[in-house]
Amino acid sequence: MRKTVTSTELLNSNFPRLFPSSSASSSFSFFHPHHLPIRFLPPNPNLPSPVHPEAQELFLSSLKTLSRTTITLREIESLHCAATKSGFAVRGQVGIGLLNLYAKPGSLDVGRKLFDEIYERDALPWTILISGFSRNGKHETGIQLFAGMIAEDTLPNRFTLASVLKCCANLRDLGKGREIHGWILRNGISPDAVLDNSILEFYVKCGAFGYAKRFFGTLTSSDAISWNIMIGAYLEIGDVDSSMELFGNSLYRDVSSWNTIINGLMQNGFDSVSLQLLYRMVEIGPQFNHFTYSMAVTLAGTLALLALGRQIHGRVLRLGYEHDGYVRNSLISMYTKCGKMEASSFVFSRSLHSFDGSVAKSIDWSSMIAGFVQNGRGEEALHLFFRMLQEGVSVDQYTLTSIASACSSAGILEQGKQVHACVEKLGYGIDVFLASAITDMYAKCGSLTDARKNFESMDRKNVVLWTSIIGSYASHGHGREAIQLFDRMLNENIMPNEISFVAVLSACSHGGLVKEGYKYFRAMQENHNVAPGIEHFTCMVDLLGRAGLLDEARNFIYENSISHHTVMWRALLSACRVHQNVKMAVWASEQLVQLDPDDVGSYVLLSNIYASQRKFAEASKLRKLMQDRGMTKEPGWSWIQLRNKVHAFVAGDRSHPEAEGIYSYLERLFGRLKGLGYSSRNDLVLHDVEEEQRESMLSFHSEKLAIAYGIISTPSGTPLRVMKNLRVCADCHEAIKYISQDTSREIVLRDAHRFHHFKQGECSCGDYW
DNA sequence: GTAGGGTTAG
Repeated sequence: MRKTVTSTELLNSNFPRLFPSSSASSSFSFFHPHHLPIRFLPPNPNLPSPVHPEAQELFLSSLKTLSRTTITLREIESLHCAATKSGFAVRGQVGIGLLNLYAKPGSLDVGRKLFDEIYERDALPWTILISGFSRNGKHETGIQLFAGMIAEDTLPNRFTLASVLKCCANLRDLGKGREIHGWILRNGISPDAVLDNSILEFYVKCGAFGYAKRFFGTLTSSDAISWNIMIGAYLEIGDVDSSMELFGNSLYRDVSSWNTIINGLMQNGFDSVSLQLLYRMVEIGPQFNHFTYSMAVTLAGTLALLALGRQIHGRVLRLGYEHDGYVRNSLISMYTKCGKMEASSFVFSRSLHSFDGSVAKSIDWSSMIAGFVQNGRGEEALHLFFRMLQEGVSVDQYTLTSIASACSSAGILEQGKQVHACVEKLGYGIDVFLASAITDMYAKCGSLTDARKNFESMDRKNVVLWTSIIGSYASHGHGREAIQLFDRMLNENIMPNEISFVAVLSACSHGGLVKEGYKYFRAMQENHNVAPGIEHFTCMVDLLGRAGLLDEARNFIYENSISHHTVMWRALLSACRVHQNVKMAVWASEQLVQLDPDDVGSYVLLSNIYASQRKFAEASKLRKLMQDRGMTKEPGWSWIQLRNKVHAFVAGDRSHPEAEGIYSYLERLFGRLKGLGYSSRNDLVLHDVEEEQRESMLSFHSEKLAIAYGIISTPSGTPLRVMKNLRVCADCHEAIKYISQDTSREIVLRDAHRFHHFKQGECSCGDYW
């Protein structure tokens, strides 16, 4: 199916109007010298003649050799210095040799100064500089330089054209690129694979797909790269079928072709097809190279195929590919995605102590840190981050995003603020990922106002950022505001995803907004094509139950055939506690124990319920059963951050250095609270609370200890922020209301479910949580 | 020309 379009047809079709001329400058309408944004020094003919011609030749050839090695800026500068001292023509060939060295990351600006001095300015020095800037992502500068070159009437060569087309491609500047293509055709630059491919890529990147296809058809010198560009182009627009067809018909099916199609399939979410193709490659395809290995490892990670990942790792080690930065980093991520943090640490630490030059880069640190965060090991993430800072590894947005998320879950506002400050100090602004993480951090650390401020400061908001702020308002119990934000998001044509609906539904449930909840639950399916998942059903059960519609909630569970999910019964049980419906509570917790006989929580709940009904025999039977089976429950603990230090407590904890003071303060405090009308609420234990629920320890629950410590360690009137890993128990909730009244303190408590703002004897949750 | 790290709920 070869296309029959000729290059002349292509040229005449609808290129911009050009000025036919032999002179380079006048044929580019957009590169007019008057519009030049930068000035170039005129060539300088006053060059000193070389002192030792042979020495200069020798120096030149060593520069060429050095250009193939890695060389630091300081080394280049000392060479430069030596050349000047020896009287070599740094404005001529030697200058070009040095320029070639300077055209590396970080030294381009120095290179450009040198360039201004060079008097023999044919296409070569221009090309070195243009391709240098384009390689380093400074595409605008590349184009400006090209304009300067044309203005000086220097004729570009194929390399120059390929480089500047790359700049146009990356800037998606269709106009300029087509003008250059036109010039190439008109000036009869003979076809060459490198140039042709850069033209092809330019059209693909600019989205001019029709052009790309037609141009591909005209190619006489196409190679594997041309085919790959086209295959990649189809994959880019999601046309998997065409890309597969092209791959099947490809004349050149080398490693890179396989890599292109396999990677493209992965990018389009066709992970299993991609894996099949990888197996096919093993059978009939060429040998894997480092690209293939890196992708294979990544694929094993996304599919969480640990066994496969390990197998590939073994092969990687045998073949020595673990020194490749990409392969190593893919390995780190693969293991973190499979939850094998020890294995990732192993790969990571080997690169830390490596002697072969493949040292861990900041991307490896980032992957490790992200892995810890994603596996719920925030503390280790923070430790690694501090070590990263100590060792002077550069920190970027990726790292900070993970760290912000670690601060969120740890609820450590001080460090979170430092991350925010760090972002501002680094000066590269906040992208939408980081903004979402920071918004969430402020909200989860108790500061909704800062979360909102950060949210509003972003010009471009995506679903995730919106969902973060909606979820923040929901968890702080501001249902109405959350709904308003959700509607504002819809007005701004942002498509909500399944998580956005979890956020808005939970907002409805925390705010008791039944009608609205139903509205969004329906809209989700009817208008937004989001099928309800377990989380959405849970929110609905929660919403109905909390509003006191217990029967409706139970019916909802059966109508939607979700009665086999323990979370539903847990939600219903929580509602039973709020509305003190013991009968349904017993029934619901029996369902729970039946569904999951190994779940400790269900036993604790049921035994608590029996106890509350004074059925102590049943209660203790259950407790004994738990003991016999060796079932233990996650201990409840609370923490408070004061002066940059986190103080953590478990129930009855006496390990804190100031335990003495804390306990004697609590004794006195409870004396006063009773005077205000507080009495222990042992009747309200129908909740999924932890071991510390035991009556004798009620007054020394972890949250009470943390709050007491907060009170005695801060000046009166200071608001307190306390975090807890489980849900707050009914007695503590009641007690903290009185504490806020007695001490005139604002107390913000984050539990496993939501925020409670206690103020003057009231809680923002209105006792529904 | 083809490869690696980040955010929201539960």
